[in-house]
Amino acid sequence: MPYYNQTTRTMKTRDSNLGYALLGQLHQDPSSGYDLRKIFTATPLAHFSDSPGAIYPALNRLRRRGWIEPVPGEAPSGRRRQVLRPTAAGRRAFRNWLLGAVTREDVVRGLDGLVLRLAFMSGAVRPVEIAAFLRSLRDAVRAYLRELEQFLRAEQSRMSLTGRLAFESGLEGLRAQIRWAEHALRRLRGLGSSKGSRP
Amino acid sequence: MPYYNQTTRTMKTRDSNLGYALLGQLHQDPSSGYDLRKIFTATPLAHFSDSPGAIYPALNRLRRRGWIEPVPGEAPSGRRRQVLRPTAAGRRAFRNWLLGAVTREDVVRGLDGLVLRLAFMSGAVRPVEIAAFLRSLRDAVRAYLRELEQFLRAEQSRMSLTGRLAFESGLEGLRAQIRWAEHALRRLRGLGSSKGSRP
DNA sequence: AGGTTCATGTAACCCGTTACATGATTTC
DNA sequence: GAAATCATGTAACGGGTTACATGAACCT
Repeated sequence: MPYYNQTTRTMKTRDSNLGYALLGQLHQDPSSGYDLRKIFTATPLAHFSDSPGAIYPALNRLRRRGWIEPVPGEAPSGRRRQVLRPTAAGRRAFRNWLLGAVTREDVVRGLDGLVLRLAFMSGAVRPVEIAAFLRSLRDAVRAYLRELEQFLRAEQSRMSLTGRLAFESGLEGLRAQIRWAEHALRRLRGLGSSKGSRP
Repeated sequence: MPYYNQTTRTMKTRDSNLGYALLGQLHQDPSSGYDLRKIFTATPLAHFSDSPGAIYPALNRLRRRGWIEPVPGEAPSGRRRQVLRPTAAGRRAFRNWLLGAVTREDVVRGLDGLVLRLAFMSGAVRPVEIAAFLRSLRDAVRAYLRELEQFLRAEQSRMSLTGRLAFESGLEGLRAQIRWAEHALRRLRGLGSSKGSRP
């Protein structure tokens, strides 16, 4: 029975958004776990959890992967705090995460991960790449939206009133994201580029 | 050392949306795990996972809690499939979930759970309760939106361009949900109620 | 000296993911 | 009677939650 329809696939175990959020934050400003926690509780990054039981383990995972390291120098003096910063490998991994293709799955499971990526792009990737990302984000959302609209047309009659309302909530959310992406692209274009096409 | 600071508390471990999605679906139409899986893959319910590794364990948890049971009668005949349906306790638990208060946390962590609740309300709770739910959903979103706008005003200058853009994506999403909730309320009002106030 | 805040963790639990297993029943 | 499909599961893993634990530094 040597027939393998069973895909031999590589346990692709999607890393968590929290991990990348931490890594990105350290990118912008090396700090201790405690500092990060404060930042996460005080900002909308709280969306990705702010409990020590999530943050410290996540930091240790990043360290075990060699993506972050304690900055030496200020080792065991004064308080016990450990300032962390990304390693070269960490910076590479982060960049790869930022530049990865936008998949349908990313959209179906919620745009949070994608928006998080965008948030950290300034300074880490070139404006051209940011624009490309926004365009493919917009296109992926559009494609999914069209899928859903088609589904709605087909099933509408079998759906309850609140079922339809809930569905429309999703549609409106996606439409808002498309408009936002267009707007963001205009803002990007209005910048830096000396290629302005105004007469 | 007989001191129990160890809070004897009820591990409030928020039940998963997937569980309630399954329970709600069984509410509308008793079916087997296999059927549910097909439904979940074929509809936007896929948002809450459609893998057998999630669905079957979730169903077993529901059964262990006594919230669902196999419908007798069609026991071990033909295929091995087991049709499941909610028990009385399951119906009670489901109603409680539908009618629970809308918290800030529900909004911060994403509106999915709330929208899922709405989707299952038709037929299970009275229109008045649906309207009340929509109003408190809208109000909770408004409150959180105001928080975020305030945060933006305070921090804007310290944020990067893409940071700001990402932030605005969130704001626009929330604004869209508020508009949608208003629209949904109007739709509800335009219905059934003999109390129509048209002259 | 005693309480507060700093700072980092851990244990138990629940839940989803990927990948694979296993039989039974149609269908050709 | 072989292949596809039906139908239900399991094992290993990653990772988040709640609730505590612990010790050191600082303040008064």
